[in-house]
Amino acid sequence: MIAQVIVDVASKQTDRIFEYNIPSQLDDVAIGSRVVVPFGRRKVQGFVVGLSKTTSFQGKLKDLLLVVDEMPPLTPELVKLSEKMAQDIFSYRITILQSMLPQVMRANYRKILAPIDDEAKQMPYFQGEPIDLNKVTDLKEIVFIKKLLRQNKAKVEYIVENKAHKKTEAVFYLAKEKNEFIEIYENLRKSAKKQQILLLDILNDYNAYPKRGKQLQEELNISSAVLKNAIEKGWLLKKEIEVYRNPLQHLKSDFHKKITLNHDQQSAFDEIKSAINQNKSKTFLLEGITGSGKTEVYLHAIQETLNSNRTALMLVPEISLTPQMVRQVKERFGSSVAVLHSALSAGEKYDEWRRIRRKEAQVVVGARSAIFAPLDNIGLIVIDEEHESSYKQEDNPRYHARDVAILRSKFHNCPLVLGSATPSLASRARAQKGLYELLKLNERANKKSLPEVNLIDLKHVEFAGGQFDLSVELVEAIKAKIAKKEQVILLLNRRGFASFMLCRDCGFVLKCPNCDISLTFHKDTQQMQCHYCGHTESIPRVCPRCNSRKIRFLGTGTQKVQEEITELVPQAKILRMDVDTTRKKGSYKRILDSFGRGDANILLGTQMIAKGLDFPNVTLVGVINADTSLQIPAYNASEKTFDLLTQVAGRAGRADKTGQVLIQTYNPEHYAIKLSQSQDYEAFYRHEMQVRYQGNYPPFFFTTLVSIASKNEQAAAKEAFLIKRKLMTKLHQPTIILGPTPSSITKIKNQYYYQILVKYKKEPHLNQILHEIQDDAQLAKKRGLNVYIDNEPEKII
DNA sequence: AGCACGCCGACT
DNA sequence: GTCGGCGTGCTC
Repeated sequence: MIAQVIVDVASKQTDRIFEYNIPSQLDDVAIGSRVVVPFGRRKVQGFVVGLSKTTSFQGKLKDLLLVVDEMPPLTPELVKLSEKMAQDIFSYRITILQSMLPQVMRANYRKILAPIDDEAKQMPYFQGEPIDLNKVTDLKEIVFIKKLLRQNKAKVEYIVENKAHKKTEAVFYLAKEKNEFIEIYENLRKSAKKQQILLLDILNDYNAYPKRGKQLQEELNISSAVLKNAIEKGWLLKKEIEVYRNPLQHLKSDFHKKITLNHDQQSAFDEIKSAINQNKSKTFLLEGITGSGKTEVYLHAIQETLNSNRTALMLVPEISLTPQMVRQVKERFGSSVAVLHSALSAGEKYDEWRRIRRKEAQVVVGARSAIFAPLDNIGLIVIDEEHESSYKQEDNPRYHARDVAILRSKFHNCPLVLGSATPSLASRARAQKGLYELLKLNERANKKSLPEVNLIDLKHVEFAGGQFDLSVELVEAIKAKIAKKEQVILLLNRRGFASFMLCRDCGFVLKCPNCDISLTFHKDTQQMQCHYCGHTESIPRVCPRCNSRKIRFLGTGTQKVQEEITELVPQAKILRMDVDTTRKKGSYKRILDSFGRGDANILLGTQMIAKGLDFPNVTLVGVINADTSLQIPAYNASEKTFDLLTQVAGRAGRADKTGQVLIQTYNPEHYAIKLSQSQDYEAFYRHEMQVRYQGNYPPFFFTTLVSIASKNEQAAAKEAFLIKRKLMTKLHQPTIILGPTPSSITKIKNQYYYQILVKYKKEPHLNQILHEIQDDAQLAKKRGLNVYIDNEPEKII
């Protein structure tokens, strides 16, 4: 038999099948197996993607060297999925395959120098660790090694190392009968206290053995030496058994805690249920305001799936994958749940993954990459907060979990449920066209009433303190809540990283005349520039609308606001949460726990505080600056602003008290802000669709972004124009090609970026042209040029 | 991607 | 003559 292998060499020329002979002793090779193969002079890891009896290869096939795992890590479905994905995202097949598996399954390659004959083995040079040839830098040593190689005293060996280590634990078995132990115990020296303790445990708890070494040491308070001694005396036998590093396995399931669904939830669930039971590949869009109980619908649907003996996959944004959220699912489904997220160590991830692969887990909850969970027989896929941009991977392979979910749902003939309070325009539009089935939850499942949202117009307001960040109204509200011992969440919207020009008198924001997108301030060139079409103009000295001189370039930090509040409300205890304070592992949880305990009155943070947190004592949510995310130079700025404000507003209030939300803005009349006040998603959707239609933006157009990066700005620009020319000659109306324009962050890691955005409705040849551009890029790479192609980008820098 | 082969200029 | 620079081409 012949194995078709994708080798672990990510390059254009090796992005195809290489065939290998399967030697008779490796009869367990299957599609999806991870193997080690000879490749040229080297050995590399690879994945078997097909088996055949014949080959069209002219030369002599080499043999597979090794099958790495006892069970193929990839299912045939995932192998097939990788092939489909490779067709429409611009990544190598091997890169896609690798990203389907836990990090630890990536191979480590080493090149070592090994002695050949006995004489060489005796040389002092070869005593100790083998010499890693990639680490030899000393010139004299290189000369010496070359001499050894020439004299045939040593050879270069290529080693493929497997990083994945299974954790084992010592378990102790009893090696003698009970009456023998009684005898031993009676004849024991009086001074051997610790041995007495051990023997007593053996006699009293005889049937509980074998016991784990760790458990014995802890419970009996004995050292490992005592156990070692017991083995030497022939009392115990030690065995290493494989264990999972599973931090939450002890949580018990509680099936009785069933919650009854309200009318809306029930009818949504009924629709999903019938699709589950009819094995229908169908996508639902579950649209429900905060507190409408989407999670409960998911959990019911998962239960239904398990009842019909199928498995379920649920994706949640990384940021909402909190311990509370995980507990909620674990309590419901117990040990059949596996969790995959970034807070786990590499080893823990590997263990959870293996539990899934071995069918020990039937429910998988995880962030983006969990979409590749090796589940068999999937009966339901759920994507919660489907509008979240984090479902799109920002580097290779640039896949969108939603697209992968659709492919998997088709393969398994199972429903896909996309849930959100504020669906992405693309998904909502598809539901409108009938491609997805729209399910709405209008009632609030918890008795919380909708919070009262008020806008504070910063153009006509008195500021507290010397800065222009906090209005008197907001500060007074904060003081009132603190006096009542209630808590406050303050959101600092920092999405708008690049600064834009704003008039403090009339709220005017300088925009591009062609694109209806705000211009970005470039300090280096002292110009205002549009990141879509490349339009530039000089920095205005007075406001173009009202001639005021009060022009500001926006950008406020959490630290600055914290200082201000401390000054204005000295009695406030503030917890700050942003990238700076959450960099360390576990600090995110620590801050939230602390706030939950009531250690502080105010939680001040960036977007990360807007998601799914539920603190019953929070009765005021303040948004310090609603505008910054509105003005970022992206076509979906309004959508992101509306999402953020709607989400954060949902954090306020509790069952017995109406929450209060105060949004500070310079643009109270802007529809994204005005409509977030009434939390009216549908109205926002209708308005935004018109804006997108007029601007030729998604979902009316598809988009693809081509980025060109180089250390040499001229070279990047030149290549970008060449690529644009190529696109222009082959694409036709109504396709729009924008750019090339330099990116807003002109230099990233010493590379200059230029971007071309292709907007199209139907371009059957585009995929092929882009693949050609990608092939050409292989050559350009030698000149220090990097070309990246991103289908449906979420972020345009 | 790596690694070898091959062809050219600069040296013990 | 040989060493090492990098351009070219191949890996089942």
